[in-house]
Amino acid sequence: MPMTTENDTGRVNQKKRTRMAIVGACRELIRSGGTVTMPDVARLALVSEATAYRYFPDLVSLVNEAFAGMWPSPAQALAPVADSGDPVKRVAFACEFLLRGVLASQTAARAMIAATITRPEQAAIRPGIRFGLIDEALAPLNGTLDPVRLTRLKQDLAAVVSAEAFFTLTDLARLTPEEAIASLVRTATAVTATTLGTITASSNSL
Amino acid sequence: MPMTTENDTGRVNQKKRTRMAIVGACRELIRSGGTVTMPDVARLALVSEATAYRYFPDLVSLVNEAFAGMWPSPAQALAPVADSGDPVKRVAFACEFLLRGVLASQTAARAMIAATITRPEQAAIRPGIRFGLIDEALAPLNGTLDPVRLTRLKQDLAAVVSAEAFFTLTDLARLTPEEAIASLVRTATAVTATTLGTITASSNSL
DNA sequence: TCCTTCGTGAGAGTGAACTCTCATCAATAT
DNA sequence: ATATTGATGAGAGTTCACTCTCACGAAGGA
Repeated sequence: MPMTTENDTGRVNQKKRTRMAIVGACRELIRSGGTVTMPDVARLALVSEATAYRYFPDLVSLVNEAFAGMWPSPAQALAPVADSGDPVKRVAFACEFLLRGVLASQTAARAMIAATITRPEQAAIRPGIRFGLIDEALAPLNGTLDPVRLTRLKQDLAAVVSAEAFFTLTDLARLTPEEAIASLVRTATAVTATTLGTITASSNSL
Repeated sequence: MPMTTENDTGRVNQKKRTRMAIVGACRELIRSGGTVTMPDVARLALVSEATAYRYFPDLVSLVNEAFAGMWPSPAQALAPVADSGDPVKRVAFACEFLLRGVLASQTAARAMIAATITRPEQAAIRPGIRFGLIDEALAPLNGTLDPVRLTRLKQDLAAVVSAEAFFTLTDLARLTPEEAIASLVRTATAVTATTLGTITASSNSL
């Protein structure tokens, strides 16, 4: 057997350099906003396509890892609402934060969703950005809210604080990115508030 | 120029037969639950792949048309709640109805989403099943609710009463199909109730 | 009946995602 | 210093979504 990425033996530094070159090239392509294909990444990383596939089983894993390193930690991301204990407000902020990030790397995000949707098995590998943000946003509820309910709320929010939902709104419902963000923030707010039993008469706020 | 599908001239019946054969084969594959590829559809329809592409510009258009004919009209679908004037109840029903349909044709639905998500331009062509159901479910609000708000509610629901959201929950949040349906029905309910100003203390019901 | 029209099939070609094999050549252990 | 190990590259092969060209052959009009 040729090589194993997890293996610490052998040419460790060389492997690290190669891996970084590949991920770096991928990030560059993501940032450029263009299409991210394995041949392109390999070319840009000055590596053969075969080698790229030796480090990452498929494009999804690569884009996934590349994406992961481009996001701040949930805590950093939610710093602006760090002093707020209001879950509703925090969730709204987290939702908007995620969606703006998705908007910035649309093409790559789309490619990743497209690839994982036909391979549900691998989808689990996708970045925990969404879940990290949701967890962080709902942190004030730990110990306060019934754990079962908290888990349920997190699951419910996973479908709303989501790139997929964003694209659904822009592509199918033909909303502008801003409208789509507003819509999902509204929904995330409604879901959270409803679960918490907050009386939200209407959604005029947005 | 060889042929134009819209053209009524020439071998009309032949064209109809060919088209029906293609769509029929596609439906058969969709029902079978297997992968739907153009080569497969063509083979099953006893037609060359080239011909299939003469009738449909791409796989998405084909699957789209095949899907469309497999669903009942929104009115028929919502017949069980036809006598209910409660939008919340109707929306919940519509949501569950759509998701069960998606669940039944998972593979094809996934293929379609994957294909359209990388081609936002063509996504608009996708079946109005979702929007038809939402419209029908909210019909009781026509004239009652402020039109602007009604439109906004419909948009908000588009991201929830959605195959994309369903797959997000099953694939990423690792929910079972039943849990995913329950989650989205809950969310759709919360969104509708919040917009209507209904006081929903909590979501114990599900 | 001949002849034009045009739906259709066959097949080549492109690009992307992978998979596999084989040869190369540098790093490392001895 | 040499032998071995192992990362890498080159390249062929497969499948699928398309695209394009060319030739066949049956339908329909004259």
